[in-house]
Amino acid sequence: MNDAAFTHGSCKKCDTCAIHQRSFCRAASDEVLNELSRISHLREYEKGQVIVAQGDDAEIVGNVVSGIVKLTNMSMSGQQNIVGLLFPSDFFGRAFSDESRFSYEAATDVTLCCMSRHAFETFVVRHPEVEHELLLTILDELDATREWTAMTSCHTTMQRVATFLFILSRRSDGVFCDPSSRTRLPRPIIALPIGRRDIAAYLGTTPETLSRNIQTLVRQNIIRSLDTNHFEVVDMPGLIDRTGETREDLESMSGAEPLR
Amino acid sequence: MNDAAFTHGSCKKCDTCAIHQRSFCRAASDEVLNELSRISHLREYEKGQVIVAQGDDAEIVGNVVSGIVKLTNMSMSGQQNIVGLLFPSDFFGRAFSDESRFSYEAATDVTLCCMSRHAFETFVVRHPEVEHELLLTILDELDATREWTAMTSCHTTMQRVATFLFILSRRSDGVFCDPSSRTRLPRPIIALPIGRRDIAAYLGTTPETLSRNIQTLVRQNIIRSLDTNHFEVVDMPGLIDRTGETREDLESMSGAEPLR
DNA sequence: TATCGGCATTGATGCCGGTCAATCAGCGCC
DNA sequence: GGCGCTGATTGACCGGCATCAATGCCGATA
Repeated sequence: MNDAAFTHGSCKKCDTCAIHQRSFCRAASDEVLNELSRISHLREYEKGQVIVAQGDDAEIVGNVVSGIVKLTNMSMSGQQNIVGLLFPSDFFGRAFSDESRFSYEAATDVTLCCMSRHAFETFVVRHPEVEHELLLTILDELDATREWTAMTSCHTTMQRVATFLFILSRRSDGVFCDPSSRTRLPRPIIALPIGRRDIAAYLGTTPETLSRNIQTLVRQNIIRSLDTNHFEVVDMPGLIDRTGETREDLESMSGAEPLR
Repeated sequence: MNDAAFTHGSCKKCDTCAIHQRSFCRAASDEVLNELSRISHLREYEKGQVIVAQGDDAEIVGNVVSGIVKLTNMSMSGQQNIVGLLFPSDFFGRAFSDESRFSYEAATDVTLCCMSRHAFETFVVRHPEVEHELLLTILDELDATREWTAMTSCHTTMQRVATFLFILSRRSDGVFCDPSSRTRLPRPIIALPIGRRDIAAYLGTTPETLSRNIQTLVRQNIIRSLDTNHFEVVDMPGLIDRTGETREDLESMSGAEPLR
């Protein structure tokens, strides 16, 4: 590799990294970043591959560069519960613990910036400014996880589905838009990043019920189907209303437009 | 205050603090602890009082010393969801953020070790060893939150109720036992720390359904009612069966920082 | 003690949503 | 094109749970 083009010790890999400015790495100076890049390497995983298994030593940690990683908790009854989804720039793996309490699995094809957990831990302790940024990242993840918790404790499935779609419509701006589309559509696009089965598991329901709720929103002109995995938000206030259904909403739904 | 009795710079307040060894403060040396104690103070809140409101500046952070604090999320439609419960030695408040995404409210009468968020932030950045311990605490909270998400996502109400009771039976040992009771009963005691309404909201159900499930367990001789808020576990294996989880899962869950 | 208000329990009823099953749509492959 | 496979949708059924309502229980207050 020709590092001559990068002066001041700036890191070649990280300079072109799409998520550098959004990950904890941004706290590292050029010199420190170079050190960090020496213990990290990009790695591809195919959809379905297990990155870290539950109960493992969790020897790998790092950043999601592209794709979606799902956190799952396998219960002994064979049921796989999805605990969270990790998007690009999210930190994955369990630092400072001998064993991961969850599995990390590629929900789509993913690219990860991987580090040995041990090397990462010693590195981070020697660079408090990076550890500080990592703390900020983890605090954000904690907030996000609690927001998902709030979502899943909603009583009706429709609330959870609407909330899920709403949040995705917010995240889709930069990350999910098809790069080949040269104009940005005026209305928010919902790009479902994973299959119905995974979404349903994440929302604590079944693919059938999920499908029914989505189709209900389509019939009510809240969203419009582009293809199987893409929807356009036609009526954002309506979608927001569905995230917290009132009694009137339920009655108008079952009354005017009974489930057929 | 007479600090003469405490040599080597040891901190008067913290030496007698019931949760010192379990909180992030344990990483602080005597000298640093003294500094920390200068920016912290104990404060009492009555049941129902709001400690930090959602969207607030979140000017206060600190440790729960005694009592239960509930985290609530007001949804866009105005519905209030319980996102987590904080027990003694848990960290509360949102450090390093200008605004709290959740409300912190006293679920019982509580004692908090409060610090100005700003003072805490500058203190922690100047003491990386304390910030490191804080990071470990937050990572544990993240795990616990995700485990709770797994619990609530795809279980029947009975399983959630049984899991909740089981975890409480583990925590009741030291923290919740009435200090006036002079003998420890041989069988585990479940002390419900908060009212039925809050528990039901936390479990994603209603007080009525919660009550029915508890009474079912009583009728099946799994637990025995002592008074409204105290139960005795008669048949622990039976209770574990109702959770639908394996014993190992539950053991790991009721470990260091369970149940949020 | 009598009254009141908050909370827990119990009962009756309707409906949401899980389950099982069939159908449909998309895709790769020969 | 025919075929099989996977995943999404739609339908029928019914059990579990939310809802509404009534009752019981306890503590507070005068």
